[in-house]
Amino acid sequence: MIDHHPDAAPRPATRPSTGQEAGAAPGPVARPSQERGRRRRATLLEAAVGLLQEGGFTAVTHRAVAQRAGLPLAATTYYFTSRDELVAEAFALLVAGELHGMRGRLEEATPDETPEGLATALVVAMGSGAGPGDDGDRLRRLGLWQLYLQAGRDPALQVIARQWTDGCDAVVAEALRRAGYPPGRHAARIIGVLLAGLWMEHLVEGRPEAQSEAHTLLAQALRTILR
Amino acid sequence: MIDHHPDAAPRPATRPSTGQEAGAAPGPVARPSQERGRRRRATLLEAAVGLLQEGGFTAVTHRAVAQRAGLPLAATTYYFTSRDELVAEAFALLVAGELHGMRGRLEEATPDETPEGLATALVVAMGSGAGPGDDGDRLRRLGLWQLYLQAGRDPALQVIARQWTDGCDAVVAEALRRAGYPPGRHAARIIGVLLAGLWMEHLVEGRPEAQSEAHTLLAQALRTILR
DNA sequence: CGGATACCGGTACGTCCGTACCACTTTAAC
DNA sequence: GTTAAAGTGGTACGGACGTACCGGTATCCG
Repeated sequence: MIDHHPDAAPRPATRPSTGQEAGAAPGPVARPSQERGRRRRATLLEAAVGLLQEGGFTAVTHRAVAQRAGLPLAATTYYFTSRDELVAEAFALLVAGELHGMRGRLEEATPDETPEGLATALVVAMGSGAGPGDDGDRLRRLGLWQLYLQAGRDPALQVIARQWTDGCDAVVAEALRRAGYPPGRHAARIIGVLLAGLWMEHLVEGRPEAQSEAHTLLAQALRTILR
Repeated sequence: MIDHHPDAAPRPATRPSTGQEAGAAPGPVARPSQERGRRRRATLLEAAVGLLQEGGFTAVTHRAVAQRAGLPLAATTYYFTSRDELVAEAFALLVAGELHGMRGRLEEATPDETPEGLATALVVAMGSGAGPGDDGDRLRRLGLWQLYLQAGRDPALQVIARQWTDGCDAVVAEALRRAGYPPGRHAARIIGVLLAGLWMEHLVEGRPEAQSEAHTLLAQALRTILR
């Protein structure tokens, strides 16, 4: 949050005030009553998610969102009280979508019980399913993690960040259970942190051997941690 | 990098050009020849590091750096060709300092050979030594990780990000060696990723039990992974 | 079918940004 | 000491930002 308009905008009274007194401003609308309004709001949110992925946190500006959604600038201030609210909702949407994708990829991976098989499934769930050469996808996923870190400075985002971590852990625990591993108290957590760390490192550093290294390390951890 | 001035600024020729032709502009100076210039440059860099820690990546602006350093705005453009260069150098400095601090804390921790002892030493090395209630310190360390993620979008920062990862792994490997653990091929890497992941999660989510959980998980991993 | 209300969108303000400019002062070389 | 180079700093420009304003239009309820 770059604070233009630091605090308590002075309301410079640009116009001579042609009237309009004694009415509370209608203000932005979080839940539009009409169908079209709801669709417009969703379109804006979708555009914000896309910008978040492509350009990161700072790319989500009112103007960019409006342009991407094919809507006028004022629509963004009509449906969202502030940029922060827009970003927070986009973050929540992104987290939900990513968790859903992970869960889906893990369920269709049908892992066997060997550490190698489960490690493969986890690496696949981590990736998007796109080929290893897809650099655009690597960049797109950075947005999620950038916002995750931003959550460290913004309590409104922090609650979503915790949902992200908890969701990832749950997905990993479920995968371990389905693969027939005993429900160890710490095992799922260790594997989850390991998976997230390796994933993020891959997204940031882009080393070509990252995927295979992740597979090796996960398999090793599964082999030893789970007796 | 919010791209104001997207590319190839049109040079609007604001003044009627009073002369000044046929001379390559003196331009910014990366390595000042005079002592005072060197100190001023270092002061600016120091200010940039501080801003990076306190406000994150977007807080490092020419004006903020200059003000914090007690220098005029033009000093920042004199010693650094662009904001990106300023940020990159500050990132490198931050990484070097953090690695140095980690190494120092680990060396004086004199870990015993038990997994619990080493886990304690690692958690201490991760933290700054400040008490658990020091929230300002938590925020300050976020800057490093935010920049680390930004490196995923900027090749100039990416090389520094790799140095950060490699440095952390080396520190962990050294700690394992000093504690008498056998130099396993993957062990240090697993512990390093685990440590970094838990650390980052703690910084972002701020859960009160994060430190003790990190200790538990690290000890468990050390106990099982290393036979 | 008429009025209230939700929605729309063009436009504007003030702020902050990166960076350039250029007259001025200090330093160092001869 | 003179002079070229290095350093200094006040100021300016163009652009992008968040957000407010407000006349106009569509939709819904009665």
